[in-house]
Amino acid sequence: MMEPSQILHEHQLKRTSCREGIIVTIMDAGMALSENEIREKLEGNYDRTTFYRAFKTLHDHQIIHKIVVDNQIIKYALDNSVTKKNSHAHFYCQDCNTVQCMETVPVSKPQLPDGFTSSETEVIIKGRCNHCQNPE
Amino acid sequence: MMEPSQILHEHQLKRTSCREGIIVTIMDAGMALSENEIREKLEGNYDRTTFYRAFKTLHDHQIIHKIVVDNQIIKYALDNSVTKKNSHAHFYCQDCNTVQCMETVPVSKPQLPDGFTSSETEVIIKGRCNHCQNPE
DNA sequence: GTTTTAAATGCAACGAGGTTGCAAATGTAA
DNA sequence: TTACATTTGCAACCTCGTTGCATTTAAAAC
Repeated sequence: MMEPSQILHEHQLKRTSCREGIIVTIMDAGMALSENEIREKLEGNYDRTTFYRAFKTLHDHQIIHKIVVDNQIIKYALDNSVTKKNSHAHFYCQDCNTVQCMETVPVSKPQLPDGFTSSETEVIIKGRCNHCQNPE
Repeated sequence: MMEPSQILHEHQLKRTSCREGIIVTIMDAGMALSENEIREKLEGNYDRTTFYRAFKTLHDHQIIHKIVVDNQIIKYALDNSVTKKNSHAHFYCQDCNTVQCMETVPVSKPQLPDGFTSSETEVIIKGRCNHCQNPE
């Protein structure tokens, strides 16, 4: 995986601690995180505005990918262009509230009726993950 | 398709003009609508609160289904239990900003790694619909 | 290392979107 | 028609995200 500073440099973005912190936090987590989860894990305290702007910048440059499970549940992961992964489904666990990439569930271009063209397909699978399987 | 009043009765919900109006509006439109689109089409003017509560009630009772394209784009359609349709993908047109059901694109239960179980899968296809195909 | 400059930050203020409590109005069953 | 639980509309409130602006900072030029 690329270094955060290198990612920012390639997109001609300044290397700021907020941006780097967001990228590092997502990398370390290994799963998609919500904005609040990222803020909690970041040491430094940033203004809400700074956070939103950093998110927007990273998202606009397709460094992070927004996964909208529900309008209340929005998670961020590194974009496929950074991770070099293929297009895949995302799994949302309704028990532990986590989102993870399902690389074994590829997403292919759908067969659409005449006249329709697609640029992107999002697949969200909701259920219970392997860690939450045997509830008491 | 069932009558709105019958739908409400079956769910033991009172038949109010706001609830009936929402259901009728979605039925007539033939495609998923946003809250604002529904409000505009409804004749009577309801308080914001009433609207939100009616939505929540209908959604809780699985009469309407929420399609979250993005956190900014949320549309509502009648649930499959009302329309008797099978599970299918939804198509979002990035040009005309509409959402329609893709009944020719069925959604089947995905093959997941050991230990994972799914209860629901959402497929959102983003692209350009048949009416927006030849832009000038 | 110093200077310079465009970009990013933090703060205050604002607006949209959604929720809660409560009194008044309404649907429905007796 | 009556009675009662539910729904409605209003006011107040909170959270979330944005904007303008002065200050600070990253990084390129010297």
